[in-house]
Amino acid sequence: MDKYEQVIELAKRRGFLWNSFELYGGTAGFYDYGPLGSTLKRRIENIWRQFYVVREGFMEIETPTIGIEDIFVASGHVGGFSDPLCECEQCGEAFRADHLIEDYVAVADALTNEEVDEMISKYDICCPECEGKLGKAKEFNLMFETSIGPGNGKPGYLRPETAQGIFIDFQRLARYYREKLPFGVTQIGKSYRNEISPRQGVIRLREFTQAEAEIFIHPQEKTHPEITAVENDLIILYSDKAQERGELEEMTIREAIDNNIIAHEFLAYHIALTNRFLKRIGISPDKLRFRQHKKDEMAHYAIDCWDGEIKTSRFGWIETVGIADRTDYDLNAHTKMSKNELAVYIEYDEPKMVKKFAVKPDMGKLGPLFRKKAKDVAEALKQLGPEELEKDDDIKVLVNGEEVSVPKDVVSAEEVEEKISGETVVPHVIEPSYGIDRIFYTLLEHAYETEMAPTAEDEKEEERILLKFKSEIAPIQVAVLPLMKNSDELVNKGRQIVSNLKDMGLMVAYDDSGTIGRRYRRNDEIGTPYSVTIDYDTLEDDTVTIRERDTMKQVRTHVSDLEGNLEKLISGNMVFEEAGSPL
RNA sequence: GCGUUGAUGGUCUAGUGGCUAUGACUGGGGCCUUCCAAGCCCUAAACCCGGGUUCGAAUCCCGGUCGACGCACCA
Repeated sequence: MDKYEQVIELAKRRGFLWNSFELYGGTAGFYDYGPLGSTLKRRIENIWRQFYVVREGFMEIETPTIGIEDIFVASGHVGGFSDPLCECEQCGEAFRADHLIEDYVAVADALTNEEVDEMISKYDICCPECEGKLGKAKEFNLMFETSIGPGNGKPGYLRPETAQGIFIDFQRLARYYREKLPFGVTQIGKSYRNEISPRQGVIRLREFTQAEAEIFIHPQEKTHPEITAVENDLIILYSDKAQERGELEEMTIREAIDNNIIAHEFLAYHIALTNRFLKRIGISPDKLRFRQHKKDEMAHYAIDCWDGEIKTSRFGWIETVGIADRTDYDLNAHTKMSKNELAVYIEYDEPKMVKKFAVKPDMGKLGPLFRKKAKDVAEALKQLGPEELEKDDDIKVLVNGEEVSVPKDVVSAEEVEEKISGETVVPHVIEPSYGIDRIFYTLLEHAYETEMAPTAEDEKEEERILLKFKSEIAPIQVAVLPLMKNSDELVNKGRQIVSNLKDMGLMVAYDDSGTIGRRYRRNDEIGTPYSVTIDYDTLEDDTVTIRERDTMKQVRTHVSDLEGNLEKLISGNMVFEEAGSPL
């Protein structure tokens, strides 16, 4: 068994991950998070909230997982998120239809399927594999389609990313943040893509969890006020240029900015933040890198994009976080589609006085003269400069393609000084987008370890499986284990300690079944960082032992100190040796 | 979607036309047991689904589902 299989086997056996719909045979691309899995996932999400919502102040919102058609027409997902496929009728191979004809037409991906079919018969294009006849082009859209309401309700789609829900709330959100840039908004939730071929367990799913932040910044101000806090962080980069050389580079955030490796400071700050987050939850630093999208793989609207990639044993480096500068693409797209201006008005520090030539048509005279056309004529006149007005003849303007002659006396003009106190700005969007399920898997894999451990018998060792979770994310934080099950005093004491620890909000497991060694191993396997054992000394002097998962070492501590010590241990504010006297 | 390949208790696995389907680990109950999967007793639990061939199918054939790998795909 390779590591992937070992990890998945453990995850299945212990209740982290299960194939969905197993009872009915299962369906590819869907996974259930079991009891320990949901808990672990929630802990990852909560630390993410700690970073982005609490620390950065990007408030979280929740929008529907179903969206109406207009949203995805505007975002480009209806048109662009699908690929026309042609299947060979002879060998059955499927090809991208637009790729087949791109040698013959300039804009292959802009054609309808019917036009693609015409092209294929016109140029007599055959299957590149076997020269067989190609079938008709079929659209394969990666969005799940549904209809809203009864009958032929209006079309809807399951969202392919959480981001659009934030963009379309832009006006409300800008108002909430009192029209000031920058501001950020987050959302954690499910997204859906009808993948052609979901593979690799939880790496490519049809329903998956995203944690996304959309940060709206001034397009001319891409510095970051807190950059000094992270500029000395070391990161492993795999830039466009480094990829050509094929080697990773380690440098500080400051160096990456100064050498123009990362497009700008704001993006660099967020790469640093992602780096910190992934390390905080327990991703091995040596299996983490940031890879820059090459020019040709970047979405056409993005300026710069970096993927946080994590190394796995079977799949190599996998993309788990994308950090992109999406520019004003999405806001513009929704502005165009909805005919609502998605922008903010930014006041200048000092109002600017601007000299301007102003044409003032006399509407009292224009009206009777041109009647219905008067308004259009006035608009046309306003566009004119001084030289056109200073001619001796009547003024000639084009109105709706028709030349109109306007007497000079209906127009006056003057040089005015105008006060401009601000401007309308369409913000640029910086987007860190996390694939939580992928992070979940890599975390399991990086935490998974086996080692030889002593047994009760002398000289004999056995393999021990453990998940070395950071105590902050371990699903079960403390196990309480009475040494003997057949002693009512030990059991009662154990139950009382459990109750106290639960009151602290800890996730506690109580286990009195089997030998103590077996119970330790059970908890090692699910990554419980600490075990509290009640023994006969406890009944004498009210002390218990705390066992540390990774070292199997124990300390003895007084019950009155137990809660405080465990809290400090779990939050990382106490080293184990200080939690009691060594055994 | 195509090709290759596989699918047996919770997990791993034996069985390749023939009695109530093998074993280990795990789980549950008990005995014993004073700190790292000990021992003993009891117990629960499986042939992916649907057709076909056959007196008889977990086993052979066909189709489907799911998994792995390769191709394609991955805004």
